[in-house]
Amino acid sequence: MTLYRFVNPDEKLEYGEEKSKFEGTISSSFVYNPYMFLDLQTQRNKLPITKYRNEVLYLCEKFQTLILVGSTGSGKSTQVSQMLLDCGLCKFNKSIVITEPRKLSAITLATRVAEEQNTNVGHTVGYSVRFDNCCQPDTKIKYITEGILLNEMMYNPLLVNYSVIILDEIHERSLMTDILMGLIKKILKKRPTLRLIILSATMDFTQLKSYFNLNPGNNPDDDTAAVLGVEGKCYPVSIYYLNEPTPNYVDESINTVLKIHQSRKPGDILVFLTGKEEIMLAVNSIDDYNIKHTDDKIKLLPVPMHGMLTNDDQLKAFRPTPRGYRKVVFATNVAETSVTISGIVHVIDCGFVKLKWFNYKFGADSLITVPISKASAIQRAGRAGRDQPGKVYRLYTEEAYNNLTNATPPEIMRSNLTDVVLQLKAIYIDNILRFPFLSPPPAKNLLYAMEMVKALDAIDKYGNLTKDFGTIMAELPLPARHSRMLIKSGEMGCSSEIVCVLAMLQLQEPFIFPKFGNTIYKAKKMHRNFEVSEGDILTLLNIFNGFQKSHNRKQWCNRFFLNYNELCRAQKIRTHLLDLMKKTKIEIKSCKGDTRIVVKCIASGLFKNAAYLHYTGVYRSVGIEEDLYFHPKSLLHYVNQPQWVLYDELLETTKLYIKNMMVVTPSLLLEVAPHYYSSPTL
DNA sequence: GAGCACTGC
Repeated sequence: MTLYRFVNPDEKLEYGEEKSKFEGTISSSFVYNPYMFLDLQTQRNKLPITKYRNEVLYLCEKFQTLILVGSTGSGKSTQVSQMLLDCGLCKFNKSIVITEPRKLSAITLATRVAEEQNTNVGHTVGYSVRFDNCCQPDTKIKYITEGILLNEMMYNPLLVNYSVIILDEIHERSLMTDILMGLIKKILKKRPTLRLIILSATMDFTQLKSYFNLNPGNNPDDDTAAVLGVEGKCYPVSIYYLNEPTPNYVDESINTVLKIHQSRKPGDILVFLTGKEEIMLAVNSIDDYNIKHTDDKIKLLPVPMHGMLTNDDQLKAFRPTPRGYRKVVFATNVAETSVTISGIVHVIDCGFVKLKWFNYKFGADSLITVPISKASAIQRAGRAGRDQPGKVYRLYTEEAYNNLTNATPPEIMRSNLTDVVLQLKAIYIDNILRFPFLSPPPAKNLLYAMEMVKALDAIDKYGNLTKDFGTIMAELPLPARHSRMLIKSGEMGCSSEIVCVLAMLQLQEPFIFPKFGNTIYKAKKMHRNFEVSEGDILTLLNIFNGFQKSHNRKQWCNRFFLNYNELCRAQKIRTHLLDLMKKTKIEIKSCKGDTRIVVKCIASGLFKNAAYLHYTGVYRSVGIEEDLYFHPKSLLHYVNQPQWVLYDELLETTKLYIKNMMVVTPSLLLEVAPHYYSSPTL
């Protein structure tokens, strides 16, 4: 927040450099702060939460769990921890921990709170996220990501070093939050002195209260949970609906942008669409409009905003709108939770969102476009009222709004739970079907996960974590099939290679695919330099090795149309994994170019994901009566189709797509997974 | 022929 306070407007800013330390994740340190120019104490006094100091402290004293409901801008994430610290709740060498769903929130909040406490971050106030631990043994307030707390529980199941746990952004209902809530509920029963504070924007708090209320009887005096509402800082937002439903929300959103523009109402516009494709379409339409309307006094400045943009491109949406322009940001759901763009007066909401939904039948994630929930619609509308009264144009009818569900189903209900089961087992949760989930996931998803964990040898036939093997699998920050691969690679003597493969498989998109002109073909040609007959996964290894050997890595990436930021991330992940391998005693050894060993090792992790070429010309998975296709981004798309492949992932969009595959033979499958395959099935 | 958003000592 403080980064750009004293920058001269004429200075050319190197946005890209400044952000690179946050490793390419989407990031906004531009959280809106209307009191930026006042001194810190005055700023703090103006926050709505400050008025509730006595209530917060009283309720914390009296109740074990406090649910604090308040919309954005109330100051709860920064102030509550400090109130508790100031009144001495950190006695006996215990500290306060606050979990955040995103790394950047943890870092910026800790930096801010340290500033308010008049210290540097890393002393009294610190943060801890993957790759970046900025805490000391005497740190009293720790802002950490949710995964870190879960990890701490594996070594310290009762979290005895904390006197207060604060869970932030509970309304987002991330997979991790839901697991943490279940685990902390168990801890609360065993540690009556522990305090839990739940911070949430709009959400059904009666459900939360009864979930955390450990009162065994009916007497309200014995309640252990309380709710406190705090108002936020938000300007009124007028809502407009369509009279008739629209057949095409992308076109409708562009029409609405132009209507706002032609009516000459001032203010920037934020448009919510569902994906990259739609966003590019919309940006192009506005560009076309600009070409035809060069005489407009104020010009439209279309800006895309989605997760696949490079750092520099992401930051364009945050730059102040130049004089003579009206900024129109076309965004996915990133703009609903992860980033805040100031200066937005008009919000256009298409009413849909793309969600990942786990399908236990195929063991695949499906990406589906569904209507948003009322909570999302309200959240999106709120983006218009951050610094002045705003307007939201909903591209659906009022009746359609009334028919929306109250909230999006929490992530835990629609996720592959394999890793969750593994982690819960590692925290000594024996009966996972009886775990106190706030929203219990479908039983079939849980059974799928348990079957998977069993097939990977992480649990024995009694459902206990296998000694060493399963325990190490749970400790590694990788999907279970990848953890298995890494452990096996130690035994097979190819871990130096596998650790690179795994680092690459964690990336979202190592390739750059240009959209226009002859660069499309040039990129394809350059990518084919890395192609090998064994398939995508070894191609990734080739790329990683090339990247490491290259002298000027950035230049090298540009030449081969590869994503520099992503490859740097792969390198960080590799270093991190090598560290963990030393700790967990996985031998680090190279097979010195013997591809057969690498292939065999990969197969020992992915054996469950086998597909064969059906006589119809498409692929069929063993056990799934469904056509599978190579993902269009697969480099082996145009060469001869192999008879048998293993794949890392299955993704359902318009079809069931195989992502990252490797050519295998049935005999190899029998060799690496005799417990899973028998010759007749192959 | 095409992928929402995050995260892991």
